[in-house]
Amino acid sequence: MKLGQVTIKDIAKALNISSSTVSRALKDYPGISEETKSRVKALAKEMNYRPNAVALSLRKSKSHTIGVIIPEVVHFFFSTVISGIEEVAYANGYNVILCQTNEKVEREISSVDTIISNQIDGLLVSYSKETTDFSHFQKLIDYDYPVVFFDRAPELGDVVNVTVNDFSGAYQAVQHLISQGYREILHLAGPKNLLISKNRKEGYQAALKDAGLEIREDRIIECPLGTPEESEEICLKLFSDPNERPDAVFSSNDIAALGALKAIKSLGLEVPKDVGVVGFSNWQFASMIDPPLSTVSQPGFQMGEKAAQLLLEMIDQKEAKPTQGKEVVLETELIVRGSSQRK
Amino acid sequence: MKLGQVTIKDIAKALNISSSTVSRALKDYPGISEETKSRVKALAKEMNYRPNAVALSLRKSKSHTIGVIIPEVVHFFFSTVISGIEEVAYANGYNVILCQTNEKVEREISSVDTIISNQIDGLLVSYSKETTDFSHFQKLIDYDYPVVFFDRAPELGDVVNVTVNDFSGAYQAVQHLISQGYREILHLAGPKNLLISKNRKEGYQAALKDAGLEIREDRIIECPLGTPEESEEICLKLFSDPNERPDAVFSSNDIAALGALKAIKSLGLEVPKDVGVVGFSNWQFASMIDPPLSTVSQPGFQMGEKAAQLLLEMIDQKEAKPTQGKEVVLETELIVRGSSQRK
DNA sequence: TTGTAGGCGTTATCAC
DNA sequence: GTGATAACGCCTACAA
Repeated sequence: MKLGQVTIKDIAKALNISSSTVSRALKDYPGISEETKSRVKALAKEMNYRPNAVALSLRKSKSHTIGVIIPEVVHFFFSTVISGIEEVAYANGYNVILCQTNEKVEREISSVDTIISNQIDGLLVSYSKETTDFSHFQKLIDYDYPVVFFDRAPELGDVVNVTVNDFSGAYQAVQHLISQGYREILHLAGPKNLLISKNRKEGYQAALKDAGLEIREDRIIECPLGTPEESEEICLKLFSDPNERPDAVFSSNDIAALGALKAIKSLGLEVPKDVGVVGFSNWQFASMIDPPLSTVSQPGFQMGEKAAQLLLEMIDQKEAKPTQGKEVVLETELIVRGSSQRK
Repeated sequence: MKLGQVTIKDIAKALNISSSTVSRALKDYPGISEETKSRVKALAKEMNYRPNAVALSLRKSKSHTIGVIIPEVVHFFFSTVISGIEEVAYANGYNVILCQTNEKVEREISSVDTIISNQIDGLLVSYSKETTDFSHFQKLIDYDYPVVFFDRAPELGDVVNVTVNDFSGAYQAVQHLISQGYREILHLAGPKNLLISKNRKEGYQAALKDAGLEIREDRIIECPLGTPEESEEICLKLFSDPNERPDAVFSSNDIAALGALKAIKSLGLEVPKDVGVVGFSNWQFASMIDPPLSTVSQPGFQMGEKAAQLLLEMIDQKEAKPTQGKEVVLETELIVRGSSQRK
């Protein structure tokens, strides 16, 4: 005997009734005598009956499964998002099928094929860095197939997406530094070609401007690599001249902030007394280093939850009125820790 | 018109032939004229035909999908494993369905149900901390359903599993501490019901024994939670008495090691001068804290790959001779950093 | 070389 | 109240 092989037919045969009666009894359909109902249910339980989800999918063209296309699982932020997706899916009786693209368009395209073939009910996407042509997604959207983009949102019309407010996250971080009395704030910026870098830089500039502080171009340094070594080197130079020294660092990511912290400490400066530091992303290590790093937390879990919720809504409403062109922007949270708390 | 709705029937109708002919033509079955074959293929391409994987699953009772049951996605090690699994699955045309248990048995059990209902071809499992009763897995194994355990392997007979050599990893770590001159080595152990905890503890004990050092039961403290706070508190107590103080810590995981580090530093002791610390897992933060944490690195990606390969083999051989009782043990790598390098 | 007729497990529709 | 039948999309004996 094999696993999960008990079917409605088996129950029907054993009870000498038709399979339709069994089906109805199990589903509490009206018009079935209480007696039959309870006999069927009892036997089903005894035989350890499990409905065959595949047959159901075929019958109803609905698989109760959602797909997730993601660049890399091994990425703290993304795995947090997956976790949020998983929670919502589980709570609603949906399964999650995972497709990792490793930042390759080619795999993205083949994943979309898989999604279609398997009658997956909807799709959550964070597209790859390589992706510039979105036709494989556009095709889905054109057919009103439920798709929600998260984190990386394409510039397509009528697309549902969930992103983070990088501008305001940066703004708050810098505002906080100013409130702590820091005035000469250095910005370690991310790669120029990423939209998030641009938004964070603009948030930084806006906060300075609104506080009536000068915006100096030589206080914005790009860190293309984002390694601690890179920013450590940069900061060693910048902080060694006592006259022209910044008194704070706002970094576009925690890793670069870490390098800055090292450099500052090695120059004999105290954090947060002499120099304040704030990072971005709230990596796990942020709370663990000395001093604990203040940072802007991106709500990855929440992003996953929200994206999944939206998707499930779209799936439910599919026939009715498709949710379209909806953009959800999640707010970041400034987490103040020892590296910037002066008072 | 809806998505992926083109079926074999549609093609058959358009070409005025029977659907079985279409089916055979698409699969290059013998006994189909070249002409029909090419006409069918051309139209299939033009109509963007995609075989319905659900119908195939039902027909063949094979879904080309494997399930992964994992405690937490947001865990550097586990996400690395998933990544390895994904790679192998993708390379072999399999999909991956993900079930996160959040360390709850209850969710584990319901995940197994999902797996069965959905005709998933095989299962990769790392069970939850709560799991002490394995009957939900045993049931599967009894029916020759392909299951491979990874990282956390149950003590059941005839089970296929892929683990890390926790014993030797721990042994090497402690041996290293001893070689650095540490003598009074504290062990922060993991949850008792996990085999990995047991093996690491035994590795610790063996290393002490082989070096002719005393094994003291009061130098082995269980940290069931594994949070930094928990181990910090424990270490604050243990290291405050100068006479009875350990001079090193071997922790069953990096997080607990971190708490130990905090406690030690806050007591004014220097690492690695006064106290040496070695963790386990090589979390990302390990290299970033001060001092950088020595640790035992686990080959997560490789573990995922190996586990997936074994599972696919079992699926293929299912009818023939089931792979059974196979144990693959991967070696760890000791990474020596500042927290234990005294010389 | 092609068509016909089941059947995978389930449920909706009709009939009795 | 219950049963027979068809259908979801595909494959595969068996017929022709």
